Amino acid sequence: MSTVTKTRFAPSPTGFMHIGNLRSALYEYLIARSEGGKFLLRIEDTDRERYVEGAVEAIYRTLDMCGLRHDEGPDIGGPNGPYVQSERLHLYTEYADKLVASGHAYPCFCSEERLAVIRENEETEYIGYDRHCRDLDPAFVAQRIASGEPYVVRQKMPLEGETTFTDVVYGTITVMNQELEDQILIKSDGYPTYNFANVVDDHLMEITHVVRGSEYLSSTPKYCILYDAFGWDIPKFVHLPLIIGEDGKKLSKRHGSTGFEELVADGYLPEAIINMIAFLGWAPSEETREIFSLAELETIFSAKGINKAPAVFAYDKLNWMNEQYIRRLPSDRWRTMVKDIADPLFNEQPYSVDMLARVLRERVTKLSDIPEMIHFLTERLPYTRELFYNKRAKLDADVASNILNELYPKLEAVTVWDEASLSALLGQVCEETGRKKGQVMGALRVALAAQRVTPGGATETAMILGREEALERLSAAIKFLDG
RNA sequence: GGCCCGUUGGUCAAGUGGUUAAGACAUCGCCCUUUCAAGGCGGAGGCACGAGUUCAAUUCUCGUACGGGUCACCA
Repeated sequence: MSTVTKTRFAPSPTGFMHIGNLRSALYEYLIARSEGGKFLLRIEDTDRERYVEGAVEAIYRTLDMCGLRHDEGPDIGGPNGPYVQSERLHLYTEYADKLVASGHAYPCFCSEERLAVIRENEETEYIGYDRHCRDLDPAFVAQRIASGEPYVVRQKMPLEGETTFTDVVYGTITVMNQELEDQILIKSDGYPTYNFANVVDDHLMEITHVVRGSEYLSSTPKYCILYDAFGWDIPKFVHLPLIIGEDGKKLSKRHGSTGFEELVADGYLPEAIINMIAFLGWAPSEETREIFSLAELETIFSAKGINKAPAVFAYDKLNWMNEQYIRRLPSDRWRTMVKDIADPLFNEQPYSVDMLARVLRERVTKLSDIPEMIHFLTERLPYTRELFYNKRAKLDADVASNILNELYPKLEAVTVWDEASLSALLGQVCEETGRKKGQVMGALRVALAAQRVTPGGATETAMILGREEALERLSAAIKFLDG
């Protein structure tokens, strides 16, 4: 076995990239990187019925967006290719033949109908399949195969004894061999099952750490028997606790977005998603910090810190993580994000992207919140007198009318419409009139926004809107209050 | 149901045979304040239960309960 740590991400192209899959990919990547090893990508497309067009592309896109670079894979090749299982069919039949020859597997001719019947009456002596074809006469078998009769290849499980293996996360696990079914290795269509292909490929590709979801824990003994039958070294197993929804059930559609690209479309940053799932079922023991970049995770990650219990995927925490990442984004990148979303909404209307980005930065949870938050800027909302009422600032429609009337000519006189002059002017007004800042600012802000709650205050809103629009809105507000 | 696995506040979690049992999210309060946020400070809230081992168990063992996984020609 190779001494260099090597892990693999082996998704099947059956749909979008689920958060659980991405978490597996992340841990596989981190285990490899943290030990200076290799990380490879393998496509497990042995189920032709569940194949989904475009799923492979989604896998590449996701890995790329998350920064999970692989060292070997279908797109970049490598020493152990091909990396797509449907291109390795001859290997599986070759290895299955060896198993049959050595007495570790056997052809089975049972029809699906017969299997269904067995499943119905639970009186069988064995677990699952009743081993009907396990000891057929070899000559008879050869004859039936020659005649073209369809068959599958099944693993011949030991009838007694027990199998023990050690998992990095779950420790030592032992099961009675009687509990193991003679599982199918090669399907009647000639394709291998996952149960067979994963063993052959992981060995051939020199995978040292088999990392996967804990749903595979119970079939791992069968894989161990397979490795033994071939005389292969058994790799280290790292089974990951499941990710579940807030109701304790397996994470699914009804819990919200569970696909990576779906979350991105919802306005979550890939970096935040990665950080979030890294901390689902794992935590560094030395530090209490929870914001880590992928590069930082690569150095601090250790399989030792992986928990055994299923973890709930909490959107609350994801939201917080996303806010943290938004705040840490380089200004120009954040500005571009805001601009891309705001431009089409403002359309021809001029506005200050810089001020908008600044104001939004501390207030946005996810990008998709933005349109609603800035709607009042692109649309003049109707005023109501109640809007101007604010108990704490001792403000109401009448007071607001006075303030705005005083303010209008002064604002109109402002030639340089920038933050410094605006706040200087407004501060001066407060001083001269003896009014509370909250009163003046509040009146102006509501006049500009026609909305009680806004991202940013009066001066910021005036800046975003620009001189012309701001003055027009102010004048409209006065007209409303006085009319 | 059989087999396997798990159980530290609502959630993610650190940790130990003797600790005031970290920290984060959420929640509540206060401060700050140009609304709302952000930020700062503080509060409430926990070792599932029962035995056993031990001078001492959250920590070790066994049961119970609860939860999850798995029992496919799917992965």
